[in-house]
Amino acid sequence: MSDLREQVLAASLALIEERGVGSLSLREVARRAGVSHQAPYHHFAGKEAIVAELVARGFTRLSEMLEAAERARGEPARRLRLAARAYVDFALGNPAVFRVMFRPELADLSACPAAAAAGTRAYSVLVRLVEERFAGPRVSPERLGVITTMHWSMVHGLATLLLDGSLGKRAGSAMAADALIERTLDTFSIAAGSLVTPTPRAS
Amino acid sequence: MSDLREQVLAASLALIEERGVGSLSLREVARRAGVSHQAPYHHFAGKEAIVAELVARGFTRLSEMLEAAERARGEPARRLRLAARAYVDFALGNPAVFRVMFRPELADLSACPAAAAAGTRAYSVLVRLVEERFAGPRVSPERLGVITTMHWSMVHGLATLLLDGSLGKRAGSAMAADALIERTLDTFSIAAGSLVTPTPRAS
DNA sequence: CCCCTCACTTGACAGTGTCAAGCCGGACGG
DNA sequence: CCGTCCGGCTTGACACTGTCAAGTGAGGGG
Repeated sequence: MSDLREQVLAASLALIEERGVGSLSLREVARRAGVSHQAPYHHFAGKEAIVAELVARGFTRLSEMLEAAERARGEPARRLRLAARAYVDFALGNPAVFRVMFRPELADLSACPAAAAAGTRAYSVLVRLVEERFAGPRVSPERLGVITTMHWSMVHGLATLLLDGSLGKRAGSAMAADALIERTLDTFSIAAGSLVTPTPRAS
Repeated sequence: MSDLREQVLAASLALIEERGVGSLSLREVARRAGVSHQAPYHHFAGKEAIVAELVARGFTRLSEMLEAAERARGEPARRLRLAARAYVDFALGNPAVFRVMFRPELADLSACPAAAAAGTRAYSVLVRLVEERFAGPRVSPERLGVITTMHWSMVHGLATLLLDGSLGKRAGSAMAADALIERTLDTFSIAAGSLVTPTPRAS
């Protein structure tokens, strides 16, 4: 494949991770790659196409991490718990990419079918994990959807708040980040579990 | 007070709500206000100062909505539930402002003490509501903090995912947005309640 | 040998945020 | 009443951005 194409992607990624998506400059990217300011246009339609590609790769990386959790041994609850942790870890490990992945107004991912497909892939892992954990004769599919939404919201919110430092300035002051993540996910896992099993009373 | 100052704020708000924060243009704002492109600089230090002011006002509006829920009658669980709904409603009602409120890389709110104070005010409402709902002889302050984080994460995540359309494209296809919000918050309320009361087994 | 294609460069245009002056009317001290 | 100051606004300029248009030049097939 083209060498410059990968160089442009790498430079763009580095740039948005260090200065934020808003300050991504195609000309700066070209400068770092040692080419003219128009060279990137022979590999991407424009600025949005570059970040769309980064988003697509981000979603497939996230999917892989979630699928790794899915393949882990143990009970369904444990796998769901592992996936939640993987989600948060991915967000903290790739802050800028994670942010733009869920921000359609910065880069319209609907224009990039690859990105949309990768997003769907990640979501379907969550659906499977929740189903495996919560499905039963007494839970309707609709209820399963609500539980899925609840899980995604909780984990996504935790990742987002940690990323933006909102939690660090408040609850984080009294607890290390890692401990806060673990205890929050544990507590949530127990609480959600009560929806389907009779009372495992938390400590 | 200065007339132009409010005009600039109003025009900026309208602009970011219709085109996104990234496309906020001071010159366009000045154009809409009918003044020269430098006039806003006599009321704000720069672009960031304008959105910082909008963020500060957003946080106080959110605080007021949460405090209204806090003043509602009924049990603590009901008030917490109302506050959660108010949080989501605020996000959906002021999309662009909500986004920038929790995105420090777009506008450094730490430079604006008023915005930080307003944010703390909103957070303290949540702390009080969670404490009122979950405090007891068997729950340590640390655990209370974890439960607070869990609540904030869940509600914030739900609001964020709805705002970005991620949920609409997935779970939302099978359920109206309002019903999804209500059922998700209800389910979460029941699940969290199980952390402190013995088994109210959900339907 | 010619020509064509493809990766890339050069040039230009409109738009941006922001620094540096200039203008101008109204308040204020004498 | 006059001069001076000053705050609100304007005009001008600079460096920077994304993107359209045209040119360049090397490598390969007819």
